[in-house]
Amino acid sequence: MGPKIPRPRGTRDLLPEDLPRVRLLEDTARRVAERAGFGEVRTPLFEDVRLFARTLGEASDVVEKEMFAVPRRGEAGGAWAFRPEGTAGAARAYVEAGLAQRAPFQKWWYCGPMFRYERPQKGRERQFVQFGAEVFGSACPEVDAELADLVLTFFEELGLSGLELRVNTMGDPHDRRAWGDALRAHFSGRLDGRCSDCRTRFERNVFRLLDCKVESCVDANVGAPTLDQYLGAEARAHFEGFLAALAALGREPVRDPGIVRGLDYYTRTVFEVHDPGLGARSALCGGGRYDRLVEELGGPPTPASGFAVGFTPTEAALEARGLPTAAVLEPYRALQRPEVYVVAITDEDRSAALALTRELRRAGLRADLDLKGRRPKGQFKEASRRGARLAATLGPEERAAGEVVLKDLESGEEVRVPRSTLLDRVRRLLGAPPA
RNA sequence: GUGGAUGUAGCUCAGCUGGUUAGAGCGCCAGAUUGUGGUUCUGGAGGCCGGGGGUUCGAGUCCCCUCAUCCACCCCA
Repeated sequence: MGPKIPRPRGTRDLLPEDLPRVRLLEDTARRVAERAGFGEVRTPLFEDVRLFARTLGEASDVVEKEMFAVPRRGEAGGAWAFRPEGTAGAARAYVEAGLAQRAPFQKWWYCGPMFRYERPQKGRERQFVQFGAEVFGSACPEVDAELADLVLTFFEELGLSGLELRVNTMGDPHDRRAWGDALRAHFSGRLDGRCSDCRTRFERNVFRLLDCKVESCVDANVGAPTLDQYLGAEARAHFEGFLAALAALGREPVRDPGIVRGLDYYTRTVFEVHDPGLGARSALCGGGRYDRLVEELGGPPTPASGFAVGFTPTEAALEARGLPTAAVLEPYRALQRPEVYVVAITDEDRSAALALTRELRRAGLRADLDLKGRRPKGQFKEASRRGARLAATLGPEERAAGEVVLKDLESGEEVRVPRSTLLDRVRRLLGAPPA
């Protein structure tokens, strides 16, 4: 044996036994999104690193340290990066396809792996799956409400209750700038009592001072200017429209001024969905409006809005509630069980058993057989363990007579049937309509 | 990047203050008279005790280093 090669840090292998749970999440996402008129998009798992550098900020930690980058070959230089999120790629594809000119209004959804090079911990992996949706081409606040409602519906259909929708507005760029200036003016003479992180944040991103968790800093934030004081009339009306639309949908959001996205391209609406039961890392979903992103990526000015759900925290929230239930997973598990298990009595029957198995499969049934040379007893044992409904036995006598012995593995009843009527008989025993 | 905890069979774990050939349960494989499963019984395979170094007559057990995992911080698209 050669030395073992470990799996990459922060990743996991999803084995057949894990897949029912994963597929439930994926199918729920697909169902909810397609029902609401969203079309699926699949963009590359890697992009030019500049795409993310431009959308997330050149000098940010994110780009410098947390991106999976791969040097590009050739003289062009530069690097590829595994996508850390889905929005940038979707917006890039939107621009590249020229949709802003030929069909500007688009509703998209996606679900797939994302990557970030960070030290793994609870609810945080280097490769993880996100479900997201983006709407391009409309500035209406109803879009934001539809998106928030969509993601809440996704959670509800998984059985998650008691989740909290937290909303806020970032205002328009002009409002943000005015507020940022006011914050810098406010804090410039008051950095003495702050933690070292806050002093760095003051230079890089003043807004981050507001959600510092150090106790003395929290106290020092009292009396700082609020965005509300600088919010323009249009942004204010937009936020009110968002809240009104949510109310019409029966949603009761919590106003949370603490949601302050550091990225420049966010505008107006921001929201998060939290599971209060999860403690510190309670965010399951983040979303908001990014009216400047498409333009930033070389397209015409195009309003846009979206959200992304992390499957990892969603799974944690489900697990905390004992979900999903066995009943919900049953349809997925059933797909992993053969309907018919074919048993060969002697070695001379094995090739005929293989042919019979294929015949059943071609008829659309899940059929399997022993490929380990087990004796009949072992084959029946395997049939039970695999959860097969029926066993189809083929021995010298049956072959000579052109028959098969069908056994219902639950009741133990056996019937001898001619090959010609086998399929109908199997379907009847399985409770399916005869073809 | 910083700190803490943990690494013994495929999985969950025992191994008392260092002492002979390292154990259990589950799982896996096989048998219980030769063409019939789920239960039971019996047997079997499977461990360089994460890796390296040190202390000792002797190390799974003590010390150091290293790697990995988990947790927290940082950061969060």
